[in-house]
Amino acid sequence: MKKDTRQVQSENAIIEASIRTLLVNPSAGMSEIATAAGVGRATLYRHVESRQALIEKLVLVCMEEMDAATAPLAHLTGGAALEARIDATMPLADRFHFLAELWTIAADSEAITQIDNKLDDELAVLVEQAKRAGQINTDLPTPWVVSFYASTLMAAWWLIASGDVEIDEALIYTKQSFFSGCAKNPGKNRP
Amino acid sequence: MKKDTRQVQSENAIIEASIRTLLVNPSAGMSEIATAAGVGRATLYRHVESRQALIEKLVLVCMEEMDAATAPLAHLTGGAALEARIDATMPLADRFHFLAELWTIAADSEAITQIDNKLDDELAVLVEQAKRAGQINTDLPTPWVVSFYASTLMAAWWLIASGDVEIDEALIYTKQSFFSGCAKNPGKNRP
DNA sequence: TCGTTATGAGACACAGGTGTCTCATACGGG
DNA sequence: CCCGTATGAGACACCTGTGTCTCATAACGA
Repeated sequence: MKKDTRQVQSENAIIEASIRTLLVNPSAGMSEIATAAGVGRATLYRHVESRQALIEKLVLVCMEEMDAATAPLAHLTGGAALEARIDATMPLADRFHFLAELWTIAADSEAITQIDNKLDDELAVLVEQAKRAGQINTDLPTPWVVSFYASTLMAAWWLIASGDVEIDEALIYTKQSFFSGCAKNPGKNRP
Repeated sequence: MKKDTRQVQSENAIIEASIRTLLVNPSAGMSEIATAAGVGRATLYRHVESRQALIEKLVLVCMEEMDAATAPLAHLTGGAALEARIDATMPLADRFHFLAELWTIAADSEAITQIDNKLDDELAVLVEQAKRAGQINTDLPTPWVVSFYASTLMAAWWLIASGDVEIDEALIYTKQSFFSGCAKNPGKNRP
């Protein structure tokens, strides 16, 4: 006895439509999402417990795609790993940049904060490797560098989302600004 | 006939309590804000037309304080002006970083987008001055630099708000990361 | 084909927030 | 001191969105 086709079909439609809809309007309600998914509101609630749960699910999907994108990079370390991560995660901007605005909703979840902390920790490890390799200024505390990394990526995501810049360009600027921004040349070119 | 003391008192209390309350809980309702201001909910509505209007007002207050803080810097240009702006605006993180989350609400307002664009334009002018002065890499498009400036400042605001770092420290990291991040040494220290 | 089962449509109750209104009260200005 | 007026408390209607439930229908699997 196989799983009913209709179930998986609805489920996929819901996920994709949620992303598509919330991308345009992050405060869209369940009705709007259900409609976008071509599904009755009741069915939406059959597949997901609540709006909160839906958003948490989307965050998890995002993180899974992140993981999938960065998994092949496990053999890299330090700055090379950071650069490869930028390459790998930038294309996800199109799908998931809206989650930044919904973060406060998902942040209540235990599971999500755990994964989030894990990602931060991984990043911190890479940063410290890069410091030891002389690629990142050791004067800058690791938490700052991690924050700086995330915010620079965010800046790029926003510019891409607003259509001001293409992904390829954004990649160049992001890498240059990030790596120069925490390189070992403090004070150079300072006004 | 002077303006009634009670009016201005309520008004001030409302503004301050709004900031204080929304800082902790950006989705706080009008009841919570009124209570925090030590004021009846009806009085709150007498002073402000709606929640929307209240938030717009807070954005305006924030921008006024920004203006006040940066006004003495009008004589500076290019990189020096940018650096001074960082110094001047960083202390406002404590009061206004919550506005980042409420931005979508205020963005509907005509007046606010106008002021916002004006600020962006001013920034763009400074960036281009800095480019001509050789302080900023001309390979980086000005919109990117402006974005990068804002996001780096945001990163600092967040770290400060989360208590992980003091303002003085954040200033150092911000300036270093920003100016190195768009300095004229592309590729240096790149992994 | 036939039973099972996911679905769609819609009604429903409910919670929470918003904005309006009234009226008695207390405070400030002249 | 007295008038005017800002205020507090609370009732009120309203809206929006949420989550539940039912029932007929249509699609699926065996």
